[in-house]
Amino acid sequence: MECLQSLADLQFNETEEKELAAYAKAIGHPARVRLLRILAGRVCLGSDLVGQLGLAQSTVSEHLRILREAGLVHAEVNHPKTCFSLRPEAIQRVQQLLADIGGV
Amino acid sequence: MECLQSLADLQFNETEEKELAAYAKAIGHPARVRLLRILAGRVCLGSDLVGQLGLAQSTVSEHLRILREAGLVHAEVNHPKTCFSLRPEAIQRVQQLLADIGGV
DNA sequence: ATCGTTCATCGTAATTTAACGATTTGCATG
DNA sequence: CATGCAAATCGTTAAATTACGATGAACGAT
Repeated sequence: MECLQSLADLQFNETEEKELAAYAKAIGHPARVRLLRILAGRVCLGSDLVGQLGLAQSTVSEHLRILREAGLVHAEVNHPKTCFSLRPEAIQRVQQLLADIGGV
Repeated sequence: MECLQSLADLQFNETEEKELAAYAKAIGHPARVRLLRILAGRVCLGSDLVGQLGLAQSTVSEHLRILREAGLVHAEVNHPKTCFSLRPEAIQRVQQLLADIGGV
């Protein structure tokens, strides 16, 4: 039974591979998915987010940091509050990278 | 400055949150993204995949296990070889879950 | 100048992940 | 029945992740 096609034409885009992996890694935790979903509807929440997650403030802050560093979320400081918002372009970029694999 | 919208109407779908998180976690490693991209074009490779990744056979096997358990990849055993293939439905499912957040 | 609020950071412990070499499994064939 | 091959599993180590409480920093208001 023949399984293999030629691998000769294979070429990698390591940058994009890392890009998608980094996005996916950031999304890959239920608490962070919930944060993204909350921020999907309403722009700019303070840390009422803490209340919504049932996790310690420091833990939520850490999750938000990860999302921010991945570029999925934007933070705008208005002391002493900070408004977080989704960056839909980032989500769309992930979708595009997925489309290159096998999506629609 | 007003930042907060009402959180009253917020309701979570924990199942979907975990589902997306699990998919994303599986995708969230450069080696696994590369595996998915290889399998995107050509169906059913043995572990020539090992050669393409520059990682030990056991390591690649582990990455493939993670992708399989996440439902992103299908494995068909033909002793002593195993043919791996992408499950595009899974990728599309991820895209759909992302669309619910902020994608297109 | 102090206080209070909000968020970030630190220090730490427990768990998980990643990677490897070595070993095992399962079948097909000599 | 013994060999061989591809893939999975095992055992281990190092590193990263998650979570928490405690502490720190920044600024507005009292």
